[in-house]
Amino acid sequence: MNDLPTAPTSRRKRKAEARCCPPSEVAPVVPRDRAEADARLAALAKALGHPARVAIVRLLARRETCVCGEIVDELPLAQSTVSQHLAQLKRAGLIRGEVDGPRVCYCLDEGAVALLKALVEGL
Amino acid sequence: MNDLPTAPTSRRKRKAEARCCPPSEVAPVVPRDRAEADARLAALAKALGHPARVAIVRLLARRETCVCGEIVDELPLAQSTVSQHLAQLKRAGLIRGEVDGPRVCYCLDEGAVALLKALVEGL
DNA sequence: CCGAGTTATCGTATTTCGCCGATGAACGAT
DNA sequence: ATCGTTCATCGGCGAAATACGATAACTCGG
Repeated sequence: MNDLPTAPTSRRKRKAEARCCPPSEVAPVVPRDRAEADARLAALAKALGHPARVAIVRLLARRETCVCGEIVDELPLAQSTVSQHLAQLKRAGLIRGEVDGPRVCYCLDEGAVALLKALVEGL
Repeated sequence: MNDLPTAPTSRRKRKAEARCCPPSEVAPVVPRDRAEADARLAALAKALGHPARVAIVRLLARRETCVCGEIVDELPLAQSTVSQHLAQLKRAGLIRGEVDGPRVCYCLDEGAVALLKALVEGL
């Protein structure tokens, strides 16, 4: 039971603080087609249509560095639930995930966020 | 089959073009509380999370004012379905409806739209 | 008052969402 | 090779969303 042999404190250290997702500075390509623009905005809005997902996006936006599954620690939800929220955000293109060893590093897709802002602004 | 020799175009002769909704210039009060802001943005985004509702909002933004019947004509959906989408938008505060005789005049709530834009911009 | 026209609501079927615990897959370290 | 950590996926459940037709409610003109 109590075996912990002087656990090295560097256990929790991760060096992936540097970067996970390249800039990806893509211009917000607003679709010309009306119906397509509606569908795009609807998909992005739907992805944000849950407080937990808004919180995730805010969390990723606040930290410069992309956090991994520490998101689970910040939300009062089970790990599997958070994972599904992340999958939904990823499906909508709002975030991207990069495998970094055993973890996955998530970060905002700035292009998608810019597109969302442009579409909302154009209402 | 072909029928209706008389013009089917004379079915609409409204004159309630005036306007229905007063300005409603409300400042976009962004909630200070983090969780509340998340919930507010999520609710607004959820209301926009369907192409038909985006189309409705765009339609109302383009025209000064609209009536439910015209919206039904623009969308490939049944009247009851459109009415439910309108109810959802109204519940989220994005639009307002004012009874004008036998019809209902819907219009955007500029305050809510401004709040949405502010919340999205603040991502 | 009674039709005609317009919108809201009801009832219902199908699909999707949101949540969880449990299990599986991938990786680093031992 | 095995273990521990991390994350995704599966199965299941209840709730909500989406769609439609049918029907009620409401207002105006005759």
